[in-house]
Amino acid sequence: MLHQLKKISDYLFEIPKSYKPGMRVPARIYAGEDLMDGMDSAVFEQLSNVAMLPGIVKYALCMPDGHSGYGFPIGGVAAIDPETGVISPGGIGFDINCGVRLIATNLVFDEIKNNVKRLVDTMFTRINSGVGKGGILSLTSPALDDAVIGGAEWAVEKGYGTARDLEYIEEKGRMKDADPSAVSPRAKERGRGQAGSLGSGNHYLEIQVVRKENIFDPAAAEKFGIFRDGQVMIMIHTGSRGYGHEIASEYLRRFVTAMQGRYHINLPDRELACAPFNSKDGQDYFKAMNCAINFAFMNRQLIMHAAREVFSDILKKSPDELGMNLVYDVCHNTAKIETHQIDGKKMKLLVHRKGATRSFTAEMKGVPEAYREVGQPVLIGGSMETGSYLMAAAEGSSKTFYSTVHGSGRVMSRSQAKKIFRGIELQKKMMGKGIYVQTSSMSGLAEESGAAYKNVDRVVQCSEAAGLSRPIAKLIPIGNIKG
DNA sequence: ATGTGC
Repeated sequence: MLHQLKKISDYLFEIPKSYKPGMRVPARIYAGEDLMDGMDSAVFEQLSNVAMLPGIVKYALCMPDGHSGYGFPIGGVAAIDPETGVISPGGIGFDINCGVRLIATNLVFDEIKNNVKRLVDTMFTRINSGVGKGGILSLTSPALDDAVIGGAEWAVEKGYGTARDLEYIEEKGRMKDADPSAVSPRAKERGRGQAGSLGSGNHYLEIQVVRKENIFDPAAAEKFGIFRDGQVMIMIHTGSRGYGHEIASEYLRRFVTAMQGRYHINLPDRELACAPFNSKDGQDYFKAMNCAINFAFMNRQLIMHAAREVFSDILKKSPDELGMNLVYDVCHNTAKIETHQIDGKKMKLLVHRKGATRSFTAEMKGVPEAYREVGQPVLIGGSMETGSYLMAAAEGSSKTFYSTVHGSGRVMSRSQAKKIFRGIELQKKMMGKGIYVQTSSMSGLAEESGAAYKNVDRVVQCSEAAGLSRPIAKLIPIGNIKG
């Protein structure tokens, strides 16, 4: 561990401003000592560089699942004054609005145990996965523009889902500042065939089971729609596909030159490329990024609809019998304008969350009415071997601009994991554990081995101990379509 | 994460 690190409490460490010249604020990492020890030293270097961004307020933050990423750590949170500060694509990530949605069925494990293979195989044929694969819809470029203006709302208007769904999506599935005039023809060309597709890497669609012993707060779980032992859940983890990736790549290139040439911003890492939020560059990226956020909301909505159809076809049950209500849909990679209390004063901030989940507490605007007593659901995608968590926001997140963890966090690079593990063997091993996996890429499967990730239970414990979010239920996989 | 490279 970095020797300049100051231990503030058992679950909070600080890199002082004096660590490097140019830091405007200290950097803070929320984690237990064991997770701190396991963190790549690049996390501390990256986070102290983030602390140099113009306009950054209070602290550059890292969540307990942090690991090094492009410019910013994954698990990084940076709140920036939009009047004086910048927007940085590296603080959002290449997969803009990579996120997770969770669906609660009325079914229990025993009712589907003989059909898991059929359900997975049928969803695997209906929902494309893999690099460069097309989606459920193929849109014309103008139709794509409509889709990214409307987000999940557009999908529901087209018949993919219900008005109820929208109430249970962060921002109701639609960012208002999306403007496709800031999106290049190339990004549109890449995106228009990918509406309703999983993608690759750690993206997946998973069938999960909640066991009674894994429900940690039964009253809160019931509010979220989990009320019986063995209840079957569906989790969807995907983002904005080639559309968001193209937007991120293009603006990163544009910002690298604009940052030095036009804005004279000097930072030690070009991966922190940024532009003033109040500039044409900054505003163009913000408009395009919001289009990508909406693309991902729309994408997850289409995939959920397909999953509902497959369950209905295979199990011969009506939507009412199936339930399949949306618990919630969260973003893991965004920058959003939010109002926060800073030293007793209300302040509008551009909150960058990269591999971090919004964690709005019970009383805050934006939490669905039905969850008013519990707070915002926080969805933690674990590895496909070890399971995932449904959490709820906790009061301590007022210290992190209302942010918390998003997943396990890798401990092993993809290339390293591919060397050590074999996809076909992993598939067999998982079958032995009662998890049926379909994949379009065996080498991709190997990269997602549970051993390549941090212990999700420990990540959840640390975020609870740090007061950021608290566990409601653990979700155990029984079937998985890995992108 | 990604039509898996500048």
